Amino acid sequence: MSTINRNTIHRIIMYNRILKEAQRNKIDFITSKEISDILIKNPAQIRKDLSYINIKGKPGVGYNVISLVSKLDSLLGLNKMWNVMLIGAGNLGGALFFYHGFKREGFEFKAVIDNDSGKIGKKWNGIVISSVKNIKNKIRDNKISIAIIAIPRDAAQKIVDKLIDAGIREILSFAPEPLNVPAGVNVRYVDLALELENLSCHLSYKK
Amino acid sequence: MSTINRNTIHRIIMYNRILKEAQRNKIDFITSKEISDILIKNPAQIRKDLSYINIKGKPGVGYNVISLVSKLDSLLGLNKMWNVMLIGAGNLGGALFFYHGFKREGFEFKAVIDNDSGKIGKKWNGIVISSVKNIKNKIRDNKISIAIIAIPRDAAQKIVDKLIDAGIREILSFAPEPLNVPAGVNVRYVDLALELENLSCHLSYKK
DNA sequence: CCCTGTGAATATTTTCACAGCT
DNA sequence: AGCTGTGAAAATATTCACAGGG
Repeated sequence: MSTINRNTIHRIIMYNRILKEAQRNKIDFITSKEISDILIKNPAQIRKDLSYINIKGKPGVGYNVISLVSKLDSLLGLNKMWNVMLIGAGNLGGALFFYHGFKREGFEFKAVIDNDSGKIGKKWNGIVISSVKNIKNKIRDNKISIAIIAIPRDAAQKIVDKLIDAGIREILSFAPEPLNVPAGVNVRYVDLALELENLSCHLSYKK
Repeated sequence: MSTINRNTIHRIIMYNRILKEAQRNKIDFITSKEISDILIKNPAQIRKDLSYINIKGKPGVGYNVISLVSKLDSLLGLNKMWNVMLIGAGNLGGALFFYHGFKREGFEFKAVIDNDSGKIGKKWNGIVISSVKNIKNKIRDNKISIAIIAIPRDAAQKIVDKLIDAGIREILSFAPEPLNVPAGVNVRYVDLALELENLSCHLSYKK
């Protein structure tokens, strides 16, 4: 077992999905080759990734699907529910809030924050949209461990400071600016403009 | 000038944003060190990235901001408008459609497709939501070059086949399954569940 | 003197290839 | 025979370090 690779978690999430599909199809064992064929990867990579996290297969047979799913679920934290706070009840926030996929994976919105007085007090699926000044209470009362920032620009950093002060350590941000956070706080970014710019870059190349 | 790096485009998009900020602040020249301080990167990386695309700075001074922005805009295809088709007029599709940031960067929605008869015929900002069977015509008539797939699961691959048949080569997909596309077609994925799973993985680790 | 441009060195990630278990 | 587990090799990516230009 050597050191864990920066991209390994990303791939393990993909393996986990493939394995759940296999489980639905009542497949007992799966080989690294079968996984790699789906992902168009090198099978040695899959074996190495799994060895990083101390998972053993059966030589000549492959990996036991049920056991592997359960180990990966536990590694990825998918065997419990996580309470999520949404910051920003705009179009994007609404799309995230009402997207059904999250709850199935173990992520449940328990609080919604917005600074628009026209929205504060309204309810989404029974959850009252609250003002920014309630962040700390809401996080405590709802045992929030993940915050999603879906505010377009400007105020992101100020909100993040409040979140961190209230004990949040995991943030998913849709704001394009890099956020300043202390060590131990994990931020992931979804940058929609960046994705489109990647595409237009390709288009420009060709001309 | 050596070969271009897989991550270079991603970084160049970030440089471009920093440079535009500098331009707004009327800064004439910027050094690799100044850029790297903002991104917390190695300055040699910035110089190397820029050299990959044949950009020259002035020794002792840095890079001319205006000239650099213009070169990067042109490389990234941000100096023209691109017509975009949205597939899926649900919550997420709506959030993307009504997000103002895209048009500013040169991406304009010109067609919206959905298969829900309750939505077909309705207008969003003057654009009529059309049935899937109009995809090919809409792409031709509106000179669409980028498609955004915002349908939750299932039908993504079928739609992609139609898009490719109609000449689309650049796709941004919010559907979590890997899409099967021929060489020359560029697909980027935004996988929201994957981002959350990354966060919950961190949370699990610690326990 | 300060910063660029870039070969060379280092670090990281992926792939190969094969011994060993079932 | 077939597939795992893993050192070793190869490929990629990043950083160093310094010659040379303004």
